[in-house]
Amino acid sequence: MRPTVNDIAREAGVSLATVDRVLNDRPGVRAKTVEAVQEAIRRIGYVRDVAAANLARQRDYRLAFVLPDTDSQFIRTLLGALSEAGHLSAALRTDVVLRRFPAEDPHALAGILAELPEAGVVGVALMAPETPVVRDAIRSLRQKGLAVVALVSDLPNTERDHFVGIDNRAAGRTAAVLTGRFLRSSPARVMVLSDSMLLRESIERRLGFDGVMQARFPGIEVLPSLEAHGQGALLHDIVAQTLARYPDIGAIYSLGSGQRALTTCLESLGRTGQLVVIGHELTSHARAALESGAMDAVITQNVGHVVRSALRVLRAKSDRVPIDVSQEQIRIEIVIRENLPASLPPGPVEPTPAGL
Amino acid sequence: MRPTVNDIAREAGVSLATVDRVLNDRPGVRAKTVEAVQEAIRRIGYVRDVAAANLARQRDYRLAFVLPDTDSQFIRTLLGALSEAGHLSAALRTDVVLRRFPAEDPHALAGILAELPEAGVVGVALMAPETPVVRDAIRSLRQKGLAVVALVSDLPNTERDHFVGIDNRAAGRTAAVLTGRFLRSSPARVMVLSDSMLLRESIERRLGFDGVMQARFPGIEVLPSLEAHGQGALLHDIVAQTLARYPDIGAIYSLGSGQRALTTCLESLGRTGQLVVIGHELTSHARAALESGAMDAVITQNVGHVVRSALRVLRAKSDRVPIDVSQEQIRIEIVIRENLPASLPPGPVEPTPAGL
DNA sequence: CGGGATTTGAGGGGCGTACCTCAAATTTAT
DNA sequence: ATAAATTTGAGGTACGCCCCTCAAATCCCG
Repeated sequence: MRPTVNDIAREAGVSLATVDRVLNDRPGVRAKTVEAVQEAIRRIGYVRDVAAANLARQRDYRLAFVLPDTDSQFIRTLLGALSEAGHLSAALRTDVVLRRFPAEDPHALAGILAELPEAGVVGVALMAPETPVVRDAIRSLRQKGLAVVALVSDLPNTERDHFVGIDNRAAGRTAAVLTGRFLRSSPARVMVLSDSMLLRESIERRLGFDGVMQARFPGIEVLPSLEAHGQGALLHDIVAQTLARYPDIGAIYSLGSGQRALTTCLESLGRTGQLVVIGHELTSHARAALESGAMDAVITQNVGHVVRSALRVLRAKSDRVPIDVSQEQIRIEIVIRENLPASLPPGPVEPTPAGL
Repeated sequence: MRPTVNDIAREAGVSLATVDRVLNDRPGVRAKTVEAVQEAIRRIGYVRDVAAANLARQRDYRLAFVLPDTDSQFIRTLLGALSEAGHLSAALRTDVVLRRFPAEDPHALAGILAELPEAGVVGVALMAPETPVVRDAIRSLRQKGLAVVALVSDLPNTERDHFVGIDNRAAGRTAAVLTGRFLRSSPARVMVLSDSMLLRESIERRLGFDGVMQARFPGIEVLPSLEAHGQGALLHDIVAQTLARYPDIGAIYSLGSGQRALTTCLESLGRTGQLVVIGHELTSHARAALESGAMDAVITQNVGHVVRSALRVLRAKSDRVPIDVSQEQIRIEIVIRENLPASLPPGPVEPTPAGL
C-alpha cells in the first residue's frame, strides 16, 4: 500500500491538518514541525497522489496554443497532431484552446496573448518569431503566473519556461552531413532554398549547414539562399535558372518546410531523382516525396511528440512540478524512405466511446 | 465545466445508479435504457475522469518487466530507462517489478512468467526469444487476464496484446541505404557482424539489409555474417582476418548492439575512420563511437520511449481502453554525430522531493 | 390480474487529497 | 505571571467516481 497523508500524520506524530499545511506550503507551522513532517515523508517514502490531488483541487488545465495563421503544410501537420492530442487530454482534465494570429503582425499577436489570462488560460504554447512586443507580452503573462513554452521556434531572450523543439543549428549540420555524404561527385554545388517560414530557424539551419560543409566537404560549394516566399511559380523560375546556370549542382537543400513546390518543379524540369534533395519537416508532401524518390532525406521533429511534450510541460510548470527531461527532449530525426513511419489514418479520432 | 455522471443521469432522465450500471457494464439494465444513457453521454460529450475512476477503484497497476539476465550494453540502457520511468510511474499508481531470466533457458523463463499472476501482476512486458514453452506461458497469462506486450523483440506467433519496438527488417533496409550511400567507391564489400543478441532481430535486419543491397547497390557485395558471440578477442581475430583477406571492404555493418569490441578492434588495427561503420542501438559506447568518428551511423530505437510506451500500453490494455496508436509507434531513428541527442546525467533520479 | 422476475431508484461509504473553520494548546512578549 | 500571538488539532465538506444494499417500481407470463 502506498503511504497516504494519514500515514505521514501518524509517523510524524502530528495531526492531519498540520501535514496538510506542510504539504501545501500553508503558513502557521513552526520550522521545527515542518522539518519533522518532511522527515516523516522521507522516511515512509510518501509520494503525493497527483490524481487525487487534482481531483480535490478541482484543477483543470486550460492551455492555449498560439500559432500563426499561415496555411502551410507544417502548420497543418501540427494542427493534426494537436487535435489528436486534444482528445486524449480530455481525460487528463486539460482543455486546449487554439488561437491563430496574422503571421506578420506582432501587435495582433500581443493582443491575443494579453487576452489569455482573462480567458482562464494557465499555460501557453507559442510559435512565433521573437519581437520586442512579444517579449513584453510574454513577460506580462509570466508575471500573471501563466506558464509559457516556446513551440518549434525558440524565444531564447524571453522569459519562456521551456522550449519544445529541436536545435536548428544541429539540424542544419545533420542536413549537411547527409548532403555531403550522399553526393557522389566531389566538386559540386549545392543549391539552398528558403521559404523563410520563420526567419530564425532558416538562419540557424543555414549556419549549421555551412559550418559542416566548410569543415568537412571543402569540395562542395554552397550557393546563397534563394527565397521564393512560398510562391510556386517564382520558385520554378528561380530553380530552373539556377540549375541552368550551374550545371554542376548536385544537391538541393531546402531549409524550410515547403517541399511540394520544389518537387513539382523538379518534376516538370525532368530532374526528379537526379539530384540529392534534402529538406525539413515530415509533412504529407515530404512523405510522398520520400516515397516516390523525389527527396532523399527529411530532417524532422516528431510533431506528435512536440505537441504532447508541450502539454506535459505546461501542466508540470503550472503545477510547479519538475519535468522529465529525457522524455521532453525532442530529437532531430532523419527520415529516409526506408524508415518512414507508417502513416496513420488522420481521420477524426472519436473521443473515446464512452467508458474507460 | 466537464460533464459528470450526475449530468448524464439528469440528461438521460435516469438515476445515478443506472448510469453507473451502464458505464461499468453491470447487468440489470434494459437494452433500451442502456441506449438512452449512451445517447445522453454522447449528447453532452461526457468523458470519464480516469483519475477519479482509478482513485475510487483503488486501482494500481502492478506491472512486470521480464528481461534476459544478459549484461549487455543494450540491456543496461534499457534498465536505465526503466528505472527512470519507474520514478514517475509512482505518481500514476503503477509499480514496476523487474524479473531477469537466464538468457538461454526458456523453461526458467516460463517458470518466472507463471509466478507473475500470484504476485498480483496485471501486465507483463517481455523481451525474450519466441519458443514453444514461452508461447504456452503467454497464452496462460492472457487467459488469466494479464496484459502482455512484447518488448523490443516481437513474439508474433503468440497471443501478446501488442509489440513495442521497431520493424527490424526496415531497420536493416535503413542501414543498407546508409551504407550504400556513405560508401564512396562502388565496387566494394561489406563485412557483416552479428553478436546474435536475439536471433530473430539479427535475421530480420540482415534480410532487410540484403534486400536493399541487391536491389539498389549491385556493385556492393555483402559478405556472410560473422559471429563472435560477444567475445572481444575472437571478434578481433575474425575482423582482422577478414579485412586482410578482402582489401576492398569499405564498410562494416554490425547487426547487433555490441559496438565496443568492434571499435576497439578497429582502433587496434589502425583502421578507425577508414571504413563506413554502421550499427544498432544507441548505447553509451555507440554514442562515444559516433562522437569520436569510429562509427558513422547508428540505427536505434528510443529506449526511453520504448519503456514509457510499454507502460502506457499495459495500463491501457488492463483498463481495456484504446491506445493512441501514433504515440505508441516506435520510430526507427538514425543517429549520426550531428543529431546525437544530448546525453542526460544518468544519475539516480530522486523520487520527487515531497510535494506535488 | 396476480405473482414472480427484472429493472430502477435512493442512498451510503470509500478512494486520497484540498481547503476551510473553530477551538484548544502552546509559545512568546511584556 | 498574564495577555497576546502563534501553532496545532479536530472535524467537516468537496472532488468524480466505484461499488454495494435494499426497497420500490415496472415488467412479463400464465
